[in-house]
Amino acid sequence: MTTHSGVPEVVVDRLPQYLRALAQLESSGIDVISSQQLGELLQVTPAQIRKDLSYFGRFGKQGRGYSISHLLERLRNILGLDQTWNVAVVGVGRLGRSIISYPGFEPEGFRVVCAFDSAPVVVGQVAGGLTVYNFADYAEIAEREHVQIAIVAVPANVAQAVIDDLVAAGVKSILNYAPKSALTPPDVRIRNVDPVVSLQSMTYYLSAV
Amino acid sequence: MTTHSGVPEVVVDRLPQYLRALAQLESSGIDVISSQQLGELLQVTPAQIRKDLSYFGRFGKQGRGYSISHLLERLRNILGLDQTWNVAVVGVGRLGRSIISYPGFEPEGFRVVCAFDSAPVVVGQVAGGLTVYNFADYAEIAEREHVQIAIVAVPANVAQAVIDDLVAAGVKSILNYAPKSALTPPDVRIRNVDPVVSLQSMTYYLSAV
DNA sequence: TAGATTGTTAATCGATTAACAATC
DNA sequence: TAGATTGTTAATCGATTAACAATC
Repeated sequence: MTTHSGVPEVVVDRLPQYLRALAQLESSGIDVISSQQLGELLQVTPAQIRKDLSYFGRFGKQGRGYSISHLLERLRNILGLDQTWNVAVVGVGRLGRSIISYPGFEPEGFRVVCAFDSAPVVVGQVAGGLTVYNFADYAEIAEREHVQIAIVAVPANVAQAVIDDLVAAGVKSILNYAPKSALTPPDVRIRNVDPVVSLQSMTYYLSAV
Repeated sequence: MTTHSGVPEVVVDRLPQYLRALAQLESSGIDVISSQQLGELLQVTPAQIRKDLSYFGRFGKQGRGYSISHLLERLRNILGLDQTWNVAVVGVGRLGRSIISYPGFEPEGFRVVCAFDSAPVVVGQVAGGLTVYNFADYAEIAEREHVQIAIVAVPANVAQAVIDDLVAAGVKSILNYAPKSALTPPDVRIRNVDPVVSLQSMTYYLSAV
């Protein structure tokens, strides 16, 4: 549909923040907000908000601001959040099980529809209501289940191999919980979720004094 | 000790990546690496690696590259990772329990030493070997236990209030798992760990086609 | 010494912000 | 209409990269 070539990634990454703040404002009964007010709430400049939104269209009214419900609808549409996304979890250890059972995905339109592991003792088990499949069968099952996003929760030492397999199976979006930043081709999106890395840069500032 | 004013935050945030890659190289028996080689591994330019490191000193040898063990030691020292950090987990629900039991913190020098909740049914319980304290007593107990970092795992609707209390108690580093970006004073470091936000920007690229 | 690679400066690139005409 | 705020351009700021003298 739209070509996304023109929009900086840093702008796309801010849209979910706007979305979340607007959703909260809507639920507290507010109808309209200016870039000034939203900027105060999110601690960014009003100019940045207006510029970011201008990559996608003209959603405001001069002299008035933005209709929250209208802007929410447009942002959801832009981000592709007006549909449900099917997610596969790869790696059903302690962390994988937490992810499968995490209640925060479903309300936002991300549905964990299948789980994979390579260990024979784990394959066939039931975790969070899902039967665990053999990762060797990933491509076939993921296609059948219309999986669009893979969440990787395997040990660091096999992360790259697993991610290579996922890429080979055609996966274009990966959320990586493994403590290892993996290499992927440019058309594959990978985001790392790693609490230790976040802590490791904060300690820099703690050590300062 | 050092004043950190001159170093861009984006540089500090890359150091843990270098650290991780170097640690892996060391464990595979490699002694020396050039910025060129490390850049290929991490998919960044060699110039960026050299420039980043130059903010902190001169760690390489012309014509040769960087001694991995020496660079590791220096990076650990710069980031404050040559000591153990005591961590408190606030919010002992499903997610908080996962965090307390997560085995990835301890080997990296982050020790979860206490846990807090506000619900009377949870206070006094044992979770992952830790007795859950009343969050009302945070300041006193955190001081006694020498806590330097707080991990927040409470529902979105109380996240800001909890974080305000932590800031009032003198916490300077917060890892926030709540699905809500909270406001903090400039001297308080907060990092958000939110898988849903990561997914919500990836779907933008999936929707493209 | 010859070859390689650093550390650093200067050039480039891209993102943020300020300013303001357009307009609700 | 008068006041407010957008959308957008131009200016500023900061980060990345290229280039190369210094030197191991």
